[in-house]
Amino acid sequence: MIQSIERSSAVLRLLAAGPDRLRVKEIADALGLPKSTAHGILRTLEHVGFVEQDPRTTRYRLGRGLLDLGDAGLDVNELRSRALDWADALAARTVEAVRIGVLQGDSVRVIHHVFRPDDTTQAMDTGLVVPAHATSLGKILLAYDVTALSLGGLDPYTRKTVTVRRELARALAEVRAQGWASAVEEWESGRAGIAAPMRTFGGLVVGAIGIYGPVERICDSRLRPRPALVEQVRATAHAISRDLSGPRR
Amino acid sequence: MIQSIERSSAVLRLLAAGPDRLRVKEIADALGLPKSTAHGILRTLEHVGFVEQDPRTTRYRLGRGLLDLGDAGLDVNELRSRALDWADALAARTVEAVRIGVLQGDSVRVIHHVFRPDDTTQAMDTGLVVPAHATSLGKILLAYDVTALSLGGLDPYTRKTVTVRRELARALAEVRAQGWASAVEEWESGRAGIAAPMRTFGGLVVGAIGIYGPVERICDSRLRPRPALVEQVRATAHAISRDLSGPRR
DNA sequence: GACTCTCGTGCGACAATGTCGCACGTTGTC
DNA sequence: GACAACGTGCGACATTGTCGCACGAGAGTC
Repeated sequence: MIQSIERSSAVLRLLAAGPDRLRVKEIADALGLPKSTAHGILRTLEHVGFVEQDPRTTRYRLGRGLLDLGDAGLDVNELRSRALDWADALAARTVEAVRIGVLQGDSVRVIHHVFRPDDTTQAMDTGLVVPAHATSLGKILLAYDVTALSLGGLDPYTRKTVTVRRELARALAEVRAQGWASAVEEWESGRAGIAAPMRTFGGLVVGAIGIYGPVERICDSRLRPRPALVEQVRATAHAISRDLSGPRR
Repeated sequence: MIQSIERSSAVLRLLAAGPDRLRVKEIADALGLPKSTAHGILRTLEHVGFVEQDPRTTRYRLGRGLLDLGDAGLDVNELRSRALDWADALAARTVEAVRIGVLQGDSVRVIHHVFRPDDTTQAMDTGLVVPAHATSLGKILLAYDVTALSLGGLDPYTRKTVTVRRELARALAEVRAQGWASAVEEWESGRAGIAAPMRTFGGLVVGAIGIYGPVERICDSRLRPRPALVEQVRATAHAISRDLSGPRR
């Protein structure tokens, strides 16, 4: 049994039982814990949105996160604004177009899009909905989402599109193993993408970020994603994840 | 930030987001955790009632404990049945009457009572409601309950009853520090009690158990609770706490 | 119906992590 | 205005949680 989780549940029960907000000292005394330990638990619980601290009275009460456990506490807009600067930087470094997507039903909704720096003739992709099983963004989101793979028919878009469910499952397992995904000419011929997951507290995946462009620039001569680009995408995703797991508000 | 708590929140969110029950593997993969780690977290969460595992499908879903955070997941009857055997043993070893109480409003409700082994002329105390500030059971419950000390007037019952709120607060702090409480002729003259807290997961106090009897047997010549008896009560309370934190159902 | 594969579970060793004690700065109280 | 009590942060230690591996069982498949 994990001690800190047991203690957390006790704290939550205490807050639920108590009529009004509680002080750190009260909680610590009630549970027989040092102030410091109780404080650490409370900080974490606040961090994940299960409790909230009234900044004026410094007292703690139950947080909204308990009520709406559904989302990770951050909506699409917040995710977008958080990832915005990072996406720009990624586009600048890789000189490729950057997309950020979240899962919406069985498909991927592109919630942010950065043009490739030196290319002016591009369409605005924000708001676009793309298939999940044929894009790198989608593979990431499917790989880490448990509701996934309940999707309907795997429509083919090119000759390289994965349409066999078993094959897709194996691909997703590989994505999980290596921590990033690619899709080479599986959605549009001549185009390829590399993507990585953006995570919140505890590793929960809330979105995907990736680059997208002509095969000849994304991949090497053997049509394998260039390691340098993969590393850029991964590093950016990691940075955003750290940001998302960081201070709220 | 405490890692395991963050992960727990991610697990809970995952379960809340997913439409149906989830497998260990799915959760582990979604969060990028080893199966074993995810399993440990799930075991603990099940332990505290935040998730439940369908014994047939072995899948996990959100538990009732999240909904009714109010009580510790165990009602008075369960607490009673859990502590029953221990109470008998305590009575046998100390040769004193044993009482188990829970907080009910500002008072203590005695939910279980064991007669003193060699005494036949005793009244049945189960169901009795006694004042909190003048009994050892009550002091324990007040010391560890955060809603406490909001109680009304501190009625005096004997000359030794603590009626000054400040004095009571200091007494409760001492109770917390030493982990047990006593009340010597504060409720009924000639009678004294020694009590200790019964705890669940994380240290949450759910009740008090103690012995009660004539001063001359409970205390030494200086009216101090006999250390041997204190140790017996504490040991029993600890044993019950271990039991309560053990396997559910 | 037997096989194979995948999953849930348990154990042990390691090291990372959470815990604890102490001290600071501030707030609320007498 | 002075005191006390609280919330907060830091660091060292040791406990605790994590990870890898292996067993056994169940379901799906041929």
